[in-house]
Order: sequence, then structure tokens, then C-alpha cells
Amino acid sequence: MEYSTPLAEPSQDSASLIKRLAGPSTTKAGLAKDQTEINKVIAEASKGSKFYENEKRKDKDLTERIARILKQRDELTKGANLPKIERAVDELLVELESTRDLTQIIVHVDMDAFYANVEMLDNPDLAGKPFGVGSLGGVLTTASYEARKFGVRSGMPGFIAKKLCPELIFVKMHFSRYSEMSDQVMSIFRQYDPNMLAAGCDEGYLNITSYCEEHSLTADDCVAKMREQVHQETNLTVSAGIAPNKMLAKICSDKNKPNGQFHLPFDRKVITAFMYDLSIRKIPGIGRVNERLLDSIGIKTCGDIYAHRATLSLMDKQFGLKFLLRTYLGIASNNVEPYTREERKSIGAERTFGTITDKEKILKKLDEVAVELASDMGDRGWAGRTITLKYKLDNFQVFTRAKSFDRWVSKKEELFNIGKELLMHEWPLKLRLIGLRATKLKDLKADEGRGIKRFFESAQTSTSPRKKPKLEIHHPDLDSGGAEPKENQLDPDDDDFPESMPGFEEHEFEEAGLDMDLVGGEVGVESGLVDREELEVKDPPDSRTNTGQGMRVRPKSTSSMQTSTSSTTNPLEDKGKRKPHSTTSSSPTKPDAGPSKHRQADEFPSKPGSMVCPICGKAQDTDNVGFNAHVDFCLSRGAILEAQVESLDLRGKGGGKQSGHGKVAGKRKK
DNA sequence: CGGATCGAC
DNA sequence: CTATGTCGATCCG
Repeated sequence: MEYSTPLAEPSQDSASLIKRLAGPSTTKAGLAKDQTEINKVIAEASKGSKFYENEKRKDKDLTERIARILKQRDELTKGANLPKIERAVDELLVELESTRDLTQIIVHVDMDAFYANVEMLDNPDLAGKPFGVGSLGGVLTTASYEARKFGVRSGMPGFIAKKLCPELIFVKMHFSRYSEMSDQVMSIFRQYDPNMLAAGCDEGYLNITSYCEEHSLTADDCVAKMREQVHQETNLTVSAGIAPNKMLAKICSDKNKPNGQFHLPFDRKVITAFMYDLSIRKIPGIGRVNERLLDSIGIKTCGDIYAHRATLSLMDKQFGLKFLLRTYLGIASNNVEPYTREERKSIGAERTFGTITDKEKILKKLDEVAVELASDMGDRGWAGRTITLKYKLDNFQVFTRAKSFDRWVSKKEELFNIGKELLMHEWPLKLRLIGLRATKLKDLKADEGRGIKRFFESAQTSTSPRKKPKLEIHHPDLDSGGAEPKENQLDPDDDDFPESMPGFEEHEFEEAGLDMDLVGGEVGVESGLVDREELEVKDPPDSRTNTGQGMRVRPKSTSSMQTSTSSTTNPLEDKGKRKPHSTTSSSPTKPDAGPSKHRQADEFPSKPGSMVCPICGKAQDTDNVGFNAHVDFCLSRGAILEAQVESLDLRGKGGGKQSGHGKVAGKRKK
């Protein structure tokens, strides 16, 4: 019996492999041809390639992994008191339910086939034709809707797309155009929520609660108006999802795509019913692998989660019980705010090339990557203490080798030497890719920002004598909870001690005097689980925001720290449920000055139109946030001439959210 | 901590 | 022929 699990059959193997080859974005709808037919063509074209062999290996590994999981499940289930476990989970569900917040109107906006539609704008002849943005020899970043009917997907190699659609037209990418259009569109979105969270160059999350109130608009009308404005001003179409949290909004934006919107009623019963029949694969964070793992224990839809709650509880580590329970309930973070520089955790560069084995040539590639990374780190102001080498063999297997230092690394020579050292041991090699990445970052622009910030602060409130509290309480998980400890990193005082000590980091101290409190009062709701439990939650994606729902970390109102940490000054203005408008429109000298985030942009008075992008040289008609976004985008695209899968509404749509800083930090050109 | 995986765009 | 690049999160040993 133990052998014959439903999924362990041989036929399943090939089936899953075929599906795997079809790519990650196959959950889409609107396919003219039979998906199985398409998959067949793809499998046929792939057969025998090294890529295919690697996929086969991965599929086999996954199948074995599933077998182990099922075996473990049977063992765990055997002696367990299932009814008791279920009761415990039910209690947890009640607790989670108490955190549901239906007060915020969250919108996920998603540009339809972004790159493709921009190309169509510039070349109307493409209208109605199947085309892909990318090259025959590389991968497609986007496919026109016509092309999608043939099964062509973003991320798909050009030659396979060509097999699916012989008539397919390949259009070269034009980054600067996408960047311009992205800036334009994002600026419009920001009119509805200055705190919009950009998720890549073609997506964003907005909290339009305040906007709707202030303009006496229904959410539907507001979103329709916004979409219409985008269309009027850019000739591009956008789809949107309206829901009480980011996950739901994301899922909803896919409902009526392209050029449509979907509003999920803000009603607990409707929401849970909506989730019940939803394929688990639609959930941001659940990809092909987790879909298979969950399927193996009988979970195909979100509704199936409940019936298997005991198993999920027993195997919490592998599946993430809390995350799935929230998903089952349709509960997720509704905290919307822009990414900040301080959130960056790593910066890297990598490059693929035709297989090479010659040591000299490999080192030359490593050198190129080192140059790229050093340049990028220099431009953006970062140094790192841990350097990770990544390489992909000729057979597509990927490996990483890391080394940490007690000094800050950022120069090309250092990067190269470290990479060379790490590569040394691995010899000989047949490589197709080499990459370098720096982590444990230090923000070299912090001083700059700090100085500026200090200037503004002293100009406004001269009070701020304080010393940095040193504390050790540090709750990493809480950082992600949505608070912004980072605030303190910019604190004045610190520049007195430039970095004398390499290995030493100043962080943790901010927690001093901090106190968790639920913003429940403010609106919130959530927070119920803030305590330590939350700390162990392993929500897959989004954990940072998931737990952040309505939760905030605030400094205790102890006398000592306040003044300078603007965000702490005005509790009522906290970010989660704030009023969008007040933030941007307020003058630079607003007393509450509460930009909780210290993005540099917030530090300067805004002078729309007066700024020129240092990368592309074009004047940017946008605000500071938009300007920063533009520069980031420009920096990021630079060199990658081909590949880089960016926008695609094609992909299963799942996602979004946050991970993304999106952007691509590509490198600035060559 | 280092390494592998997964997921997103 | 031909299958990206950048980044965050998590789990495991």
C-alpha cells in the first residue's frame, strides 16, 4: 500500500514532465488550441536537449520528494489524535478570522501585455498580428494576445514559440520606451494613491480608500476612471482587481483581463466562497512545485485546505499551515506602501553565454560580471560583506559558493578575486553562466540621506538631542511585520561615526524603546497574532506583509526618542491606513513630516519636470518618487539586451506582490 | 552560515 | 543551433 499512492504512478511522471516543459505560465486562460496539443509540440521541440534532460531530472527529484512526503505523512498520521489536532487548527482559524480587515480598498493594477502593447503603439502594423517581444535566439519577454492563442508565452524560448506559431513576428525590445511609458502610467496611479506600491514596471498596488472618500466615488467608479485616464493619456490598457487585501486584489485583476476590472465584494461570506473553488495555483506564492506537493496530499483548491488541515498542521514546516489557513479564509496583508531603499537585501549580476570550458575564457567572463556588478554597486551606492558566486553547468545544474568577510566589498578587483577564489576549487568546468551577488549590504548613500534628513529636521524642529539607544532586542520577524525600524538607520548621530568598524553593523539598536501595538484601534484589525506566534509563521510569500496587516511597531512614547524619527512623531498618520493625499500634497515642510520611509525622494522638495535622468539623459516629468523609480528602471535595464522576463500577464498571474522589487537590475550597458 | 529551492516578474 | 536576469524567502544541515 505504501507504494501505490495515486500520484506515484509512472504515467504521472511523464504527465508532470510535459506540464513542466510547458513552462510556469500555463495556468492562463484563453487558449485557442488545446493546451495538451501545445504541450506536445513543446515537448517535441525540447526532446533531447540538455535543458530537457535537466527538467527530466528535476521532475524525477520532485516525484521522489513527494513519495517521501507521503510516507512521512502516513507515519505522522498514524499515531496522531487527528480530531484533537483539527480542533486546535479550528481555534487557530478563529484567531485568524479575527484579524480580517475589510475596511481598506485595495486595488491591483496590471498593464495588459505591457511591452507588446507599447510596441504596438509605435508600430500600428502589429495590431492584430501574433508577435513576441524578444528574439528567435533568446526568450520572449511578452507575447501579443494574438500570439497567446497559439500557446506562445512570455519566458518561452523564441524557437519554441516559432514552432507553435510559424507566423510569429519577433520584435526587438526598446527599454527606454517601456521605461517612459511605465513612468507615465505609474504617475497616474500615484494620483490615486501617492503611496502606491509598484510591483515591477507594469503592476502596482494601491489603497484607494482615502481617494474614494475624498472624491465621493465608489471603488468601481474610481478604478474605472483611473483606467480610463491611463488609456486616454497613454493609449495603453490596464486591468484591475478591487478587494480588501493585496492577495485578493491580485487574483481579481486577472479575472477580467485584458482591459477589465473585477470587484470582489467586501463580505466575509462572499470572500470565503470565492476562495473555496479557487485553484491553489492561483495563489501568489504557490508555483508549480507547491502545486504538485499540495496536489499529492489531496489539495487542489483553496477549499481543500480545510479538509486536510490536520495533515498540514503535522507538516507545518513543509507546507506552511498559517499561510494556507489565511489563504483558505482569503485573508492577507492590506498594507500598501512603496519600497524603500533600506529594504534591499542583495545586489548582483549574472550572465549566460555559450558553453565554455577554457579557464582563461571563464575568468574573462567572471571579470565582465565583476565589472558589471562593481559598476552597479558604485552607481547605486552599496557595498556587501558576503559575496556569492553562482555558476550554471553546461547541463543546466546551478551551484552557488559564498564567502563572508569582515570588510565591505564593492570594487571590481575584489569581486573578481573573490569569485576566482571561489571558482578555483570547482574545476574543471563546462559553464553556461556565471554570476556574482553581494549580500549583508551597507548603504553607502545613507550618510548622504542622513545628512539631508538632518538638515530638514533641524530646520523644522530643532529638537533632537538624543543618543542612540542601544538595545539588543531584535525581532527580525517583526521588521517584516510592516514596521519600519529602518527608520533609525538614517538617524543623525550616526554620521559621527562613519564606518570605522567594518564588521560591525549598527542596526538592532532601533528596536530600543519600541513596542508592539496593534493598530487595531486605528482601523485595524489584524494584529491579533502579533506575538511570538507570528514570529514563527512561515508564510511563504509575503510573509512580511501578510503578518503586517494592521500591525505596526511603534516607539514607546518614552521621552527620549522622538523628534527626529519623523515617523514616530505622528502616530495617527501611520502608513497603513493613511490618507494618501495628505502625504504628497503636503508641503515639504509639513510638520508631521512623516514620511516614514526615508527614501531620498521624500527628502527633497518636488520639482516635477526639472529632473534629468542621469542614465538616459531625458528630463523626467514626474515627482520624486517617480523619478527614483525611473532611474531605477533605467539602471536596471541597461545591458540586458535579450532576456529578462518582465511583465507578463500571462504568467499565471500569481504573484505579484511584493517580491518584487521587480526591477531588474540589469546592468548598465556595455 | 552556506547552499539549494521556490516563486515572482 | 537555441531555454534570462534580479531579488526575496525559506528550509536544511
